[in-house]
Amino acid sequence: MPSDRCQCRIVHEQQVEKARNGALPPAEIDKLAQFFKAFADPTRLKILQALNQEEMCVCDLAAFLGVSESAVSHQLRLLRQMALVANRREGPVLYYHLTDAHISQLVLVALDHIRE
Amino acid sequence: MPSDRCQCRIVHEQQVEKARNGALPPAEIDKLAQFFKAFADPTRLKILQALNQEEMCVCDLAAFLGVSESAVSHQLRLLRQMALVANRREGPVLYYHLTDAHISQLVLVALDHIRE
DNA sequence: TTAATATATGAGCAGTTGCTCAGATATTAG
DNA sequence: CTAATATCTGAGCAACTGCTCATATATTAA
Repeated sequence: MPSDRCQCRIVHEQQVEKARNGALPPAEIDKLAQFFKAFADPTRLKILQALNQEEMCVCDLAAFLGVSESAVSHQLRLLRQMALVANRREGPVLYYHLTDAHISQLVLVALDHIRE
Repeated sequence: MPSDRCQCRIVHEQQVEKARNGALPPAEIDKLAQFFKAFADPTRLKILQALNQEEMCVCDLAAFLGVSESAVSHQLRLLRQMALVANRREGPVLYYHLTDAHISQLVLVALDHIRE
């Protein structure tokens, strides 16, 4: 047990207690962090923002982003596993689209923030 | 130049063009990704959520989170550099608080999402 | 001043991430 | 069937991240 966690250094027990009571369950915290991670990379963010306008295939996204199709495909797999995007097959082409309106909402709130 | 970016594979030029027109400036994309990164780690997320309820000192946060004060201090430095938190000194104790209402708003939207 | 408390900071390290490259799979055309 | 197109996938690697540990700084009390 680390010495810097001994009880004598808990200065405000009431505040710690209040934080504990208001805390989200660990499982939800982890899900939230995972969710935010999807938006925490420029490439994924551009993908999500592009798909927010209209569906696109891997090829289009690669051209738009200026990265390899393999890189796009890897990121799309992540986003698929998080159920943030889904695809629709038309012959050999897979068209990707967003699955949830919260996605654009989240970007809008964040934009409000960074624009002050 | 990678072979998988040759022009012949841009299937839908109109869609790529539309994505380009609707795209956010690169600087804004990077800022957004950086902003979301703050929320993309369970420890930081717990800190932000705790501070959303009331101000707390490093010591309290360490006790609440069950991690070392050093770890908390490092994360608080990041959040300070991003201007998401600020502190108020009272003697030797630094009380940290959130600087922006967008923070709790963002968490609420994300919660809506993960709870379906 | 010295000692104690509260926090900050730099170095270092294990784990994670985002890419590239090579190859696999899926669909369609011939 | 084979060839071509579109996408997926695993391995591997450099860069980044979040922690620990030791040490430094800041404030207060004696």
